[in-house]
Amino acid sequence: MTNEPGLRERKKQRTHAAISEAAIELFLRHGYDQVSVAQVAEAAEVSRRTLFAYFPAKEDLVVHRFADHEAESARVVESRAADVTPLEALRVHYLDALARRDPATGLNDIPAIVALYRMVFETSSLAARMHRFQAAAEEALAGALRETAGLDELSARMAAVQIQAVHWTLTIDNAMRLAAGESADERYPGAVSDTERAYALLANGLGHLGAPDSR
Amino acid sequence: MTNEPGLRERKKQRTHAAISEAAIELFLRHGYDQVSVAQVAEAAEVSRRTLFAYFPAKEDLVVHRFADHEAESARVVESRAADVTPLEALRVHYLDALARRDPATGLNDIPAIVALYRMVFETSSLAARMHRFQAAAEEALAGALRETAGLDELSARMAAVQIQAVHWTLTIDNAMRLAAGESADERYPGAVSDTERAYALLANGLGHLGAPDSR
DNA sequence: GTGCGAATATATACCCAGTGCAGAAAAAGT
DNA sequence: ACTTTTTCTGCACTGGGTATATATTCGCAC
Repeated sequence: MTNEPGLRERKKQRTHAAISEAAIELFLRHGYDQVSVAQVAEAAEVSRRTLFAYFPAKEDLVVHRFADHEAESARVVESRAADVTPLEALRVHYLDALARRDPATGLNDIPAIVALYRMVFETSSLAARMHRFQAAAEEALAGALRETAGLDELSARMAAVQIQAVHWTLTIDNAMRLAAGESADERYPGAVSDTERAYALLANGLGHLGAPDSR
Repeated sequence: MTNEPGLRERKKQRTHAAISEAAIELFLRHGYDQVSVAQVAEAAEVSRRTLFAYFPAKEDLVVHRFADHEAESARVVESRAADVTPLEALRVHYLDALARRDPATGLNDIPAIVALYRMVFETSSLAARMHRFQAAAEEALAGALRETAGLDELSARMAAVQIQAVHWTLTIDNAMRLAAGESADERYPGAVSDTERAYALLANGLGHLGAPDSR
């Protein structure tokens, strides 16, 4: 049951970690575009070819650290209590993540994390890769809405893309502010109220916005 | 007044067009990834270096054809009548574009256009590039909402990302169906009703979705 | 522990996208 | 016709990513 990993497996994990750490260290120090994969491979003491066996592309050296959150929204919707709407469950979960300073909200000011986020947003190829994660998250969330909230295909997809777009925008906004020097604690109240306002818009719609003044 | 373009200018335009056409022709015939820029340059009878003077990257050979629509939503919002909400103006405009079989809605079944859309969606680097246009469109729309609808920064951004996400999803859905063989006329009624339902969701919000059965 | 098969690592040599540079070609102005 | 300025081209180079063939290393049996 202990299921001993075996030397081969352990070595693979160590190599994976060594490459990833060498990459992040070099990227944060010199900039993503200024560091070649050859340099990363050398720092990690592996061949260039081996590096590509572990990470299919240079971008993955960075974005693999974000990969686990793909299905998070879907999980929240699926595991919500019976008397809670999907949107309400997501709102509570996001607020809780803010309170926990979950990096996935952008509201974590550990320097290494701030620098990582800044790098991702400033490097267009990395940002593009993040968008592909977004697409996966959208699909998972749409599936969860279809199956646990009884939504038809179209409504589920539309709801999912709106929710993901809003989450992403909130998260970027937090990360940008921290990158500009604000501390997580300073930003926290604003992040909460922005989240509440954004969810209110999601819940109540945009229909009333920009209506002609009724004076 | 006639402002004669001059030989130089005319030649540039012809070269630009020749490169673009050669590229599209080869890409559609053999696939985007199967054709190198060297082959495109050869077909257009220009040097590789000249090709890159006209198109900064290989992807631009394709996506420059979509570049004009970046600010369309923003324009619609800005030029709406005084008694019309932004969302209503956008809805009317999108429905009109559907009726006109505007390629920007995905609802145009001219074979070359269908094939082009299919290629863009199937080629991840092209799809990524399209997402960057989306980002530009979002920013423009957010600006228009701020300035002509009196929205605060946060509401404008949230509304813009939601609207763009919905537009994009509707458009992709149409294009995918046409790529699968449906004709534009067959798809039209469904496209209209999907658009109406999507805009209803945008206008009225997602708050009521997935609420526990009230029986 | 010896030896064998499978997995993994490496070196080498490619392809392709994109850039810098120096000089040829060609259009524009005189 | 001559000069200036812009554009085009060839060449060489960087860097990401891949194919192939060979060398290492681990796991496992005996």
